[in-house]
Amino acid sequence: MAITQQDIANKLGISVATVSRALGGYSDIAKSTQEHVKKTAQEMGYRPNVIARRLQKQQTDTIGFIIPTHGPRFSDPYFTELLTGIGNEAAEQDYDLLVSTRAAGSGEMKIYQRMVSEQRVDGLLIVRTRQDDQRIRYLIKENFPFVAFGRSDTNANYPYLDVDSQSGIYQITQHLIDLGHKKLAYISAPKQLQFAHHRLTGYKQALLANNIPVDTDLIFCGELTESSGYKLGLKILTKYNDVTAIIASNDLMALGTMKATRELGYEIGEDIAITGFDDVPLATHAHPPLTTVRQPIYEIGRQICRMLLQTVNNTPLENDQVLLKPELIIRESSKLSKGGDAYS
Amino acid sequence: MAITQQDIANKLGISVATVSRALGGYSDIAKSTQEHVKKTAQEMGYRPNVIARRLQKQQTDTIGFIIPTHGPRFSDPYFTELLTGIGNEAAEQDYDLLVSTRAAGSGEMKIYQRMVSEQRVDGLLIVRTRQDDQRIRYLIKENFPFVAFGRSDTNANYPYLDVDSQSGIYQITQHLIDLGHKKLAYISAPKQLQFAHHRLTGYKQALLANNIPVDTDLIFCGELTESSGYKLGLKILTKYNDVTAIIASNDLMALGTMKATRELGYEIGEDIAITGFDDVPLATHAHPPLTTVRQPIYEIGRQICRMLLQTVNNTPLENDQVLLKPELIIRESSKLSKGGDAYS
DNA sequence: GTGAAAGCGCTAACAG
DNA sequence: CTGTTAGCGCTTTCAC
Repeated sequence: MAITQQDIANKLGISVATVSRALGGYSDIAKSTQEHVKKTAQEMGYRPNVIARRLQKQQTDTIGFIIPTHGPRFSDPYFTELLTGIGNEAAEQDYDLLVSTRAAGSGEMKIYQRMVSEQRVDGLLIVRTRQDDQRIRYLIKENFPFVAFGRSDTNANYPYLDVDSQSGIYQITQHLIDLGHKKLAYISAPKQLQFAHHRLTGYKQALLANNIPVDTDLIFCGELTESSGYKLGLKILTKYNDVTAIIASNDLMALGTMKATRELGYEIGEDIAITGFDDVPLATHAHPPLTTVRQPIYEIGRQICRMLLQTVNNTPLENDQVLLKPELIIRESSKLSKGGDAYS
Repeated sequence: MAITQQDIANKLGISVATVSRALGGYSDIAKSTQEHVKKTAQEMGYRPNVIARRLQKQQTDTIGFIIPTHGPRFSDPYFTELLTGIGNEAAEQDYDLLVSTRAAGSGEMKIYQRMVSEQRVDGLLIVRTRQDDQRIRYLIKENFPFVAFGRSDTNANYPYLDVDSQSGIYQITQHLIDLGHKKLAYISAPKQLQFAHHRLTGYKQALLANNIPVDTDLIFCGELTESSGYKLGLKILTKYNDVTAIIASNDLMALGTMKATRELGYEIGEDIAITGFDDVPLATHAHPPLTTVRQPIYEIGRQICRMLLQTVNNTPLENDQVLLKPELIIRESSKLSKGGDAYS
């Protein structure tokens, strides 16, 4: 069995209380005892039992992160990077990270309730916020610490960090218009996601600002996966042969759209411009390299984790609603429109 | 504060022990009391405190998974899918999943020690096994339950599941040779990884079986990332212009190599064949679609998790060293060699 | 400075 | 069938 404080106390002929104090680095203890205890603990190979400590302290030093997956072949590189950011920050602050993978919808709330009411974690991280987000409503009702990556239409104040997607898509749309594109199709994210609306708004605003009427027939809704982008790409290009640009709401869909575009015999960047959002590493290595909007995913992971740990530790956040400006990354998947008259 | 069993006991004028038994579904309890207690618990909104239970039972009902990342921009779609498999299986069996993200090497063993000796988890999942794997040596020494995804040269018996990479690469190499390729370059995984050796062996064996001498100049070592594949692709094709096929040890590197190949003006599948390993969803959507070896990643995640949970619960494994046969997936990135004489 | 004692919330012997 | 008691390993008053 593992060595306990009791074992050390017995060996040294002192009380557990003293051992605890010595190890805990309290001030009201003789320097000599402290050193003695520490040395013996070390020699005996003592390691604290975190469960016991948690029960006593009534806190878990653990945060939870529930990943909303979409099916078994869920493999968004975006999430690995986000997870790495969260995990590294948590580790640095000596927190454990509990991860759940759950298909959004299917019994998702059960997991949240379990985390909260069975006191498995001290705080939660929420991602892929939805327009009406019952997770957020629930956590607010329970007064449970959390930080969200993303806003929501929930009528309440809560700490979040978000990327200004609207600005991102506005920039990318403007960029395409500047290149001479006039018929720009748009592939949205599922409409229940909050960012789907911000991005769509960015698209519409850019069109209007350039006196291009918004044609709702050119707005499609995807699932954020490659195959979804692929299917919609085929649909768009076979149905509307005057479309010269397709704006996808994330890189994965853009990659799928590229495949469709090529299969139909179009030259990407020449005949049809395609853009994404996120700037996952694969965007650079795609053929052609993908014009996209960069989100500093790893840093976002670190920051939302940092915000949550501050919240959990009752340190007030200097800024609890952060909006980051994303950066437009222009690559070869968007070039001058063939039929374009940008310089005419 | 949260409702405890004590609260229920007080309200009902019975003892906590009875409450515990009623809730725990023990047999030696009156049906009537049981129902009464359950109903009251429900009404009062009682939820068990898992920490207290863990301390008493001396088990955490939690398993650990330490992801060996390589830097901040770690974004291998492979891992998301694996994690989803592990997470879903753990959830179904009512286990929590503790995830750590740690750069391999940098203080990695500290995390393992922490998990084990501070009793944070009941068992561990190890991935990306290494030829000489100190994690495995450590866990065996500590007699701590674990299951590895991958073999290792460690002289010891331990439960693992692995994919027969050697066979996979053999098949893919043979396939390329059948297409007429004679100069096949190979991009290996980092040599400390155990599978790097199996795969390399598969490559060499296939060459020898076809009387093609192994040219060590054509064997390169990558980092399993797109950019690593890209750099090596450039190097290989500029230095050896008689190479007609490049076999990469994973899909990400193959994708990077594709980019390099195209930049140098070669037609993939026509001038140069390129192959990967894993069959991540992006392999299908690459241009051209990537010939690769499929690993059932999600299912592997589920299965290693299942094996671990059995181990943790002292249920003997019927088969504790599983080797899966991977499947060759032929797509357009490998075609008849231009200079080939397959049918001559 | 140190020890004794209580208690975090739960489960598990052992009586009765 | 149910209550009493003890205890998981630790932290934290409160005395001395």
